[in-house]
This record gives sequence, C-alpha cells and structure tokens, in this order.
Amino acid sequence: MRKPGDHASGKNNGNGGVKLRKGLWSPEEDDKLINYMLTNGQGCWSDVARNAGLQRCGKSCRLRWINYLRPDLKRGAFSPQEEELIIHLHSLLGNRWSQIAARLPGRTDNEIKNFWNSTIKKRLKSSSSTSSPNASDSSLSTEPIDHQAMGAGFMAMQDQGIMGMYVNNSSSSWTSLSSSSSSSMRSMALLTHHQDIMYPLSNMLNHGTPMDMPTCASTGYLDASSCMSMEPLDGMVNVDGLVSESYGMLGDHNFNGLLQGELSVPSLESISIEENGQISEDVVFDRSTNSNNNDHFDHNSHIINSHIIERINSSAPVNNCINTSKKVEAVDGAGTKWEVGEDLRLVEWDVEDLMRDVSSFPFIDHQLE
DNA sequence: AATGTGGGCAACCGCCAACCG
DNA sequence: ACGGTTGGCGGTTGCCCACAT
Repeated sequence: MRKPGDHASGKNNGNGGVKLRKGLWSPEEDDKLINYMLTNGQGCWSDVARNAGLQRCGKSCRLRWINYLRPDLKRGAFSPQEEELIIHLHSLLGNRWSQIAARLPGRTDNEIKNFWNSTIKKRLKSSSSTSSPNASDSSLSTEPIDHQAMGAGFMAMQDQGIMGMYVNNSSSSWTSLSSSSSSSMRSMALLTHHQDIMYPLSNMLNHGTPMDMPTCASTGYLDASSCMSMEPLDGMVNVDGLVSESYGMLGDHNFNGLLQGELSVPSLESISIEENGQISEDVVFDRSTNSNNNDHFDHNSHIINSHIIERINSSAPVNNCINTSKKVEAVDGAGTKWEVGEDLRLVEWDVEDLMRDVSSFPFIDHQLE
C-alpha cells in the first residue's frame, strides 16, 4: 500500500507529460472517479482518467473502480458459504481469481486472492503441519483417512497444479483436477479401477500404491460415511474440510454430487465412460498445460506413458474420449513400479462444463455467468 | 508505554492477449 | 503483417494496524 502523498511516479507515461499519482487514493480522487463513472459510465480507461481530472493512469482508475469503488461491491468478511464456494471453485479453477470472482457477486478477484493467500492458505498449511507423517502409508488400510494429511496433500497438489484425486471402487475412477495458468480450460481424465477412496495423488505417488489406500465401502463415488466418520474438523477450510463441510452442509445426496463435480469427474464424463462399458482399470488425471506443473507431474509419477502425455498436451477437442488399450504403470518416489491399469482411456472436459456443477450449490442465490 | 512482529489488504508491476490503425 | 495501445489478469509489494512481548 502506498501513501496518498506518494506521487512517486516520475515517469511520463504518455499522459501529456503529466506526472501521474501513485499510491493510495484520496477521498477527493475517489469522488472524482465515482462521479465520472456514474455520469458517463465506463469507457476507455485512459479517457476516464483524463476526463475525470485524475492524475492517474487508466489502469489505476480501472483497478480502483473495480476493486473498491464499484457500487455493487460487497464489503466485509467472507461468509462461510463464500469460503466454501471459493475453495470449491479454487479446486476446479486454481488461481484463476477472476473466474472465481465472477461467480461470487460483489467480490473482486483481488479480494478473493488476498483472502485465499492470507486466510485459507494459512489454514491449510497449519492443518498440514499438524498432520500425521504416516498418514498415507499402508497402515491406513485399517485406519481412518487422515483429513489433515489429505489437506496437506491437496495443498501440495494445488501448489503443483494438481488439484485433487479421487479413487473410486464401484465406478472405478480416479480424478485429479489441476489448475492451469494458461488460457486453456481443458482438463483431462483417465479412469482407473481400484479402491474407493479419495486420496492425495502426491501421497500415493510418493508413499504407496493404490493397493495401500484405505478402503471405503463401495457406495457410489465416494463413501461419505466412511470418510466422514473421522474426527470433526477444526475449521471450515482445509481441503479435506472441503469435503467434510460440504457434506455437512449439503447432505449426503449433494455431497456425492459435489464430489463428483469437484474431486472426481463431473457427471458428463463419468457417465460417458460408464456408458461405454469400459470402466475397469482406468485412471483419471487432469493436468495443467502449465509446463512447470507438467514437469512436476511427470517427474513424480511417471504414471502416463508418452502416448498419454502427448495426448494430454495436445489440443484435442474437449469432451473427447480415447482408448489407448495400453497398460499404464506408475513409479513411486522409491522407483517402485505399480500397475495403475489397463485399457487406459482419456477424457477431456471443459472446465466451463465443470462450473455448471457449481450452480447446484444451494446457497448460491444468483445466476452464474 | 515502548517496541517488535505478523496479518490484512490496497495498490502496483509485469506479462499477455485482443484490438486497432 | 506489424507495431502500438489498452484491458485484463495473477503475482508481489509494502504500509497500516492489531496484538504480543
């Protein structure tokens, strides 16, 4: 934040040689901008700055208006529902704050970004610091899921652009959702057939095989009762809390729907795959087009063969489904290979399709864009 | 009361894509 | 096709303030 008196910019930025102000906006500047915007509406921002008599660059005016002066802004703390939605949307969209903000009326991308970085991220990290280091080892087969560890796992995955994974027995799907800093909104999916648990991909890759995963009963996409039998979470917002809180808020029915939407594949691809009758031994992935994320993904997992990588990196149309009929192996951090599955199939979907699922949130009282 | 520290958040920076002449 | 301009976005900065010592 800069002081109001910080006229620091000595640059001539093309505004007639007038030195432009920087730093905090004064009430007088705010008044000028508000009056101008209410009278004339939004036009070219450099014109706004000039015509409103502001010694600011258009960009600064735009930012001030959008983030602070806009009359439809909702000020104040985020409600638990908004937190929930932000987490949900972030799990789908990653750091696409503008897209997240577009689905929270009255909230700005900057506000959400700050909220995420200051509050939610901190909570996730603090929860991860209290997690059990053995949360993902094979002993878990007889123990409850460590929510904290899962939160940490998801946090790490989010940091790496891998947003989550879901392993499902009856419908045989894993899903990981990734963020992407690219303009591509395409996501990918492979499906596999193993045990029935949501499980951090990073943990799986680093510490064990799918066979090591804790098992829930096969009652659909995720056995909510098993996963929810854990000790209560201490906060609304860790990533595992995302699941739990959603469950608590939405009830079992919606919980399943929510999970399908955010941690597994949305119904469209799940259904399409199942309808094709080729569910078994499929693996669901999603990966970003971000090269760093891809590097990390490839380095850690070696899950997918070159064919798949090529496919994932391709610009194939969304909602495509292919069947590689190849066996896929994963290699964990110790170099141990384990078989992920056969009859590998890839599914892509458009994140915008995913977002339709968000509209089912009962607390959203507005029209999604 | 003085000082240190960390969190919150407004604003800036730099990059990128779209647009336009 | 090309270069300049503009708008949009995500990341980062740095000040203010509350709280702890």
